[in-house]
Amino acid sequence: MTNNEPKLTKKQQAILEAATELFAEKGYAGTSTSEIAMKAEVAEGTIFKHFKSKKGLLLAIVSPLMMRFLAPMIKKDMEKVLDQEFEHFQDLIRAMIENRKEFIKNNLPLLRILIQEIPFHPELKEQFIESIGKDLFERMEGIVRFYQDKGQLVDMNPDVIIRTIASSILSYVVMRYVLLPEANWDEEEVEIERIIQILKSGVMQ
Amino acid sequence: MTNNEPKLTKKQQAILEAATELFAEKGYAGTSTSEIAMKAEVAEGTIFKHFKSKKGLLLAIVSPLMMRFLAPMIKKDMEKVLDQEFEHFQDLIRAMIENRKEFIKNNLPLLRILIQEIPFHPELKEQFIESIGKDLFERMEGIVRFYQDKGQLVDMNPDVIIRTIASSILSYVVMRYVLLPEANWDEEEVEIERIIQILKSGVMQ
Amino acid sequence: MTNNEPKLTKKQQAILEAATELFAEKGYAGTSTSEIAMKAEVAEGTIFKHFKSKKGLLLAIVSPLMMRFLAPMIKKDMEKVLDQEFEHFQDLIRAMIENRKEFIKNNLPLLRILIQEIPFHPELKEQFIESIGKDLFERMEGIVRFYQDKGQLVDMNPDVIIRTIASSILSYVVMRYVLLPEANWDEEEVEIERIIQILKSGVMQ
Amino acid sequence: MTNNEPKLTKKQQAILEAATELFAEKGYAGTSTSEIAMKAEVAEGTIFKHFKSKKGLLLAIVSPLMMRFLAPMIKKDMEKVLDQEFEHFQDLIRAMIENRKEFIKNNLPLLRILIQEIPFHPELKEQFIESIGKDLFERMEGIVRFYQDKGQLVDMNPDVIIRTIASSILSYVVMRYVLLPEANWDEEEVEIERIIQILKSGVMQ
DNA sequence: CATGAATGAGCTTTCATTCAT
DNA sequence: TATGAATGAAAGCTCATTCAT
Repeated sequence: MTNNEPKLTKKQQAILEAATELFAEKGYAGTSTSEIAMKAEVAEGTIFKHFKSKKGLLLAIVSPLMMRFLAPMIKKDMEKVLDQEFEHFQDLIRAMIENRKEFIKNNLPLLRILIQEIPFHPELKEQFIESIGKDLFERMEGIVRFYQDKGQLVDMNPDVIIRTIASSILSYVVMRYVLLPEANWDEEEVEIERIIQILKSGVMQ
Repeated sequence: MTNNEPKLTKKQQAILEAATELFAEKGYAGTSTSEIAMKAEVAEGTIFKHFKSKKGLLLAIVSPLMMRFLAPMIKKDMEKVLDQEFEHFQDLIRAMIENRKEFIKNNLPLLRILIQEIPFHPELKEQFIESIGKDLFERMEGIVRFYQDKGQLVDMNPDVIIRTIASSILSYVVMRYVLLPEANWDEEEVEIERIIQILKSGVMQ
Repeated sequence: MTNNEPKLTKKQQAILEAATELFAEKGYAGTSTSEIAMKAEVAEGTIFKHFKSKKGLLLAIVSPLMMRFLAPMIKKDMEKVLDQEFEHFQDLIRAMIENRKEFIKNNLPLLRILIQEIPFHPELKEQFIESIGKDLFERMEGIVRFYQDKGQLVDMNPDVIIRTIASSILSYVVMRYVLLPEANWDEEEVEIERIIQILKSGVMQ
Repeated sequence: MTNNEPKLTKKQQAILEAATELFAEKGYAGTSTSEIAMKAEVAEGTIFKHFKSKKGLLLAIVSPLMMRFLAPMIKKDMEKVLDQEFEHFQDLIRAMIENRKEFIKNNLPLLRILIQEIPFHPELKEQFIESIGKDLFERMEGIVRFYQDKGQLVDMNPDVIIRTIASSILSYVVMRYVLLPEANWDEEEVEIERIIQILKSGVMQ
């Protein structure tokens, strides 16, 4: 939302869009730069002028995602928590999901790439842990403790609670959008409530 | 368990093992046949003599997994259910996980390949749905209804309940073994109990 | 004659020339793309950048031959016939051979390729029939009837007459240039006159 | 006809037949030994046990053709000439064609191979010239001179006359059976008479 | 005699990348 | 900035041939 990426020429934009779509569909290693060039209607050389290498292009796609999606998730939402202090933890979860839902839906290919490629690119994993693990995990820990003190979360290792929540959400996203996108799913809202309901009795009191 | 794959020469075995390891580690598209040949200490031509093509090799790795892992999961475990009639649904889940745990641990690379490559190979997805969707889903539905009648499962669409259970288990497997294998995890038993606990309050009554 | 092939880079030209020579000498299947690349002093990749595949290269060599040699043979020479109305049919034949002689001698490797490869490539045969059968055959039929009416050609099915003439000329070309190029042959003019003499008493009156 | 090939096992026979068919259809270089093995329902090794190499197989196919078809053409037919002394040269031609017609029709694939592969295999060409050029040419020369003396053949260099006759017949065979086998041709007898008619006025008096 | 697993050289083709224009 | 011809390394794959059984 904040215009933190400076000037992207039309060609650059086209390359990023084409690459995002193709990486999501066929995987990083399964996509060739010439395919990307064709889809972006750009000369193959142009890709390398702007992104140095194929891997550079991957990082150019994935890094902003981490910066724009995950960092805000911390900063924006966390501030909200401290500002708002939801009465129930589940409302916090709902607010977080609600808040990011739009972004997730608009950037699904990006998320697919992130999830699919993390196992193969140590840089990605490091970058991911750097921007998530370090910051978000610590802040989340604080929040979890906060709601544990309020007696709304079970008295477990916060790590575990966070992992439980994260994998509940992630597993839904992966199943719905990566593994089985064509199965017939319920309305989004219904599914979200289901996740919350599951978590409620799983980790909340 | 039944020895339904007839004669595999030593070289063929070596190729399958090498390929499994490499596909799991670097992905299908990221692994070259020459790498596989080197690791298996075999001439590259030998791979193609036996498996026709690189994709043929992938299928030769993954297909038996589906047939040997997923089919038994239906036949063996389901029979157990009908024979044993666990008092509580959660005991069934525990028994299922327990029963397959060994297999999962012994065939982790295979599972990684399956999970990582399904999005890119329609054949795999179809084969997967064929051996899962058709059989297991239907049988599971019956079981779910059985425990719903006993009042142990909430009165929801069985589809949703199955998906919830599956994604709970899968998300644990994916997170622990595919995405973040080096994070520090609890003992397996503890994690299993956690999954069951989550499911208990999520879908059980 | 009209410059209907636009820009061919020097390398592309070199590839076509090298391939033509090698295909003529060793046959299509007996020539490797790496040989062609070496002879053309070009990277092997360059061949595929421009001609897509080895077969694409063959067609790029042979198609223009059909378009530039066989099509004109119809248009140019046929017009001449209608303009000039040779007194004797044999003068028409002589003019046709004379007219194409230069081209044949300059493009012998190409003709060798065409003759040698037609039996193995259905595409070639179709393309050949398309550019010959359709047009030339029909026009030739008209001309044959014209000279039949003039009483200079025997009263046979024009098909047969055309085939007789064509195979007389072709058999000379094949024998002299494809099958037995090193036997000691007479001067070209003498051979041409011999063909005409044979035809004269065979189909002319 | 004379049993000059000793014992051929069934497998050897099968290999020769399969190879003949495939070489004729796809050319020597375009056919793989594994294809031949499959078609002959024989292990690939068996081919090499019997024929040493792929080229050995080609020669095993083509050499007997030369020995059985071309040598008899000299010995048998020539004797007939000396025995019979046809009144007209054209009767000799007719007898020769008639005599070999059956053989040609039964061994078309073999002839296709011979014609198609001669340009690419010096051994073949040498062998061909050895069994034709040396013997047949000389004998034919005698015969031609005989009929020239009788005043039935024009007073030309016998070489030329022989070449004319040979290429007339060959061009018919090539056109009818190699290049355009699916065009609609007249009855064989009619075509033979046409060839003779053409030759009659071309080289006969 | 016959097999077919195994080979390694070489084949056609693809690919990320460079560079003169 | 943008192009696209050109590259060469390496990819997937085929092939004639060998050899233990």
